Amino acid sequence: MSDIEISIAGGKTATFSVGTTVQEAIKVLCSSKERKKIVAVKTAEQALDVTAVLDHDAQLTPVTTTSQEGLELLRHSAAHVMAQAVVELFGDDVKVAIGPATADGFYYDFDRAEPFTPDDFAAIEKRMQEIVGQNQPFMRQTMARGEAIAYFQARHQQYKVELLEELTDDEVSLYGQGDFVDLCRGPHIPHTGYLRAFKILRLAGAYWRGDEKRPMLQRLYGTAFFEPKALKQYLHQIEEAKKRDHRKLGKELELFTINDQVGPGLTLWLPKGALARRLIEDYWRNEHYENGYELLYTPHIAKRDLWATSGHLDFYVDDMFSAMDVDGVDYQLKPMNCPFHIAIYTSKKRSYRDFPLRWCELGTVYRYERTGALQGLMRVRGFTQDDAHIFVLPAQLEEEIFNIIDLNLHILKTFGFSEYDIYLSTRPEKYVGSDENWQKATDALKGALDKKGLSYEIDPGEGVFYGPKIDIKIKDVLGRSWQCSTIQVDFNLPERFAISYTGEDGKEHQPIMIHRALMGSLERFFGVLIEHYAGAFPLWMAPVQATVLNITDNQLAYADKVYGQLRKAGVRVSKDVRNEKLNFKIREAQMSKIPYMVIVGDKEMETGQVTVRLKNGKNLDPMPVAEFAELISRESKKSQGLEGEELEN
RNA sequence: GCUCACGUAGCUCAGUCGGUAGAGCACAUCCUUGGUAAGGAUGAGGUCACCGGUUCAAUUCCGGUCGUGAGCUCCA
Repeated sequence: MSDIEISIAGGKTATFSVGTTVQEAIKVLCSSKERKKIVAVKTAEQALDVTAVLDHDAQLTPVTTTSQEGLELLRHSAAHVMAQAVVELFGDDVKVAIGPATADGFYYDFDRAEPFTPDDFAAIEKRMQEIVGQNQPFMRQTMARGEAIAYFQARHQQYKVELLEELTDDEVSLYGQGDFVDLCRGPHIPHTGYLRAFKILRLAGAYWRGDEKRPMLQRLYGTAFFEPKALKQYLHQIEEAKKRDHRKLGKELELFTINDQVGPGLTLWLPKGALARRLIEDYWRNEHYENGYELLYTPHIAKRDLWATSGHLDFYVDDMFSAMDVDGVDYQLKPMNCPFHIAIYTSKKRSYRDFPLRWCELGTVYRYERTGALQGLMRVRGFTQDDAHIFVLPAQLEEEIFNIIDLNLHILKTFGFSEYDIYLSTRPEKYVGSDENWQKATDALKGALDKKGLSYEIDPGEGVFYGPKIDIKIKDVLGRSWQCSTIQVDFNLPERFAISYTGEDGKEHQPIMIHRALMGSLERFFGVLIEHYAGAFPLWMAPVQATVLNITDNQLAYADKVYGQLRKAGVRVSKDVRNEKLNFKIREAQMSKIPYMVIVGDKEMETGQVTVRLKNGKNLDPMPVAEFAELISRESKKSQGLEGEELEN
């Protein structure tokens, strides 16, 4: 019998005979403490179960219970255990489909005539617990593909048969624990006992293979961890996220509402939300002005023919509301602002000297979304884009994209977002324009990202029909990512509308157009901001910066005077002069997340001052009203990331 | 659009095994004038989402529609 050399990454090497299992090898190569944490290993070629047999020299990299990979493996195994429990409980009429690990858990899709109910969750969890308690080993076996097809056919598992029929491997692997056998590449945890902390979270429909023409399956979602403490923490985080839900806070803080009578996916901005939005817009306009942009306004509808010329009727019609008849002519609610900006471009003759032309608009667009896709402010049917179209000469393309990225990141930073994932999306299946232009545009986007030193991922085929794009997904304080910013190069619209400029040579040339949105949609961005700040907006965009609270009716007139002075001084101030105790008013102000409370009692009235209570419960020394107004103005600037440290609040 | 769940006062939710409903908060009036996270009393508020069906009787059971939530799909 020949010998093989097995080593552990960063550790010992030893000689074994062929046929040694991973388990046996790591017994020699690792301490018992290390060994306990190993759920699988990786070699240069593949990942292996601990029961795998070694037949040639290899270096083993352990997959441990403390690694992300180990966790994924556990969750994948958890999916198998859940499927096992479901089959054991509900019998053979359950058809199992697929059950992978996801970013924060796992799911398994089942086909069963009866719907699962939340009551079933407890029963399934209980059965899973029993399986876990039995430390059932995950047994791997391989068989010829044909044999596996016959195996699953005999058990009426047509989804497995379908998967197998599409595979090209001659040999496939099956994993079994107890009587439950599943087609699986593996590897898995050594035995079910590793599954110490799991929970079934929810039930949802999911099409077989994501295709709405195929059967709708029942998808059970769950999550699993190696340590019960980690599961508890995860569930706690879900609770925390719920508290930040913009739909809940939007209602509580009176920021926005969506009304059935008006229609789903249509946002009504309440006074406080509208004020916050105006502050955001003002900031946005100022930044754009400073960066060489000009502001446009365009209508909400246009003749349908415009959308034929632009190509939207060919490529975007499913997302558009149907046409409306105006005196026998079809008009169309706009899903995008670009054709209007083109129309503005053509309003006069353009010279190469004019470029780049940077035009921005807070343009409200309407897109048909399926009812099931709507969600709070995150996905709506009418929304305002912080849109811009920049017309450049070909030679200016890359530099202008660089400028856009610069402005983009700067603005995001002011809103408290400095972490993001960047994606470069390339040509999709349905597209317009020449391959050469697509390549040029993609190269320009890449070049700008590289020059800015940003790392990004390529998202193949995810570009828009008219050009490639950069998407910037921001990460909020809970680490969730949100798609907001997008920068898209477009050779197509200039061509379709045959726009041109006169070049240095006196001849007509075609400009390149860049579409871009930074916040994406004001609605969505506002929703993200609400969740990011948990409703406690930074001072510069807080709709109410301070509220005046009197202690007794004795200071009614003084409270009014202070309120008037602050308003005049540009402070966004409210007052609460109701006949209530101070405690009560403070509680309300606190729950409304108002940053500053201005307290006026007899003492303040006598000295013409105010006592300022911070949101964090601390008081500032009494100060004159004018001084407080200055403090607000100063702190407000600081909250935008300008000049120095903010007051702790 | 599809699957499952849900829809009761402005909000958060009880309740009705079929006999047209209740709490807390918010709102109004009154008492209380109280210095840093809920003082008290009284009152007003509901076609129980909408439309049909079954029934002597429907908010409750059944069907449809609309809306919401979790997903699938899609995406700013």
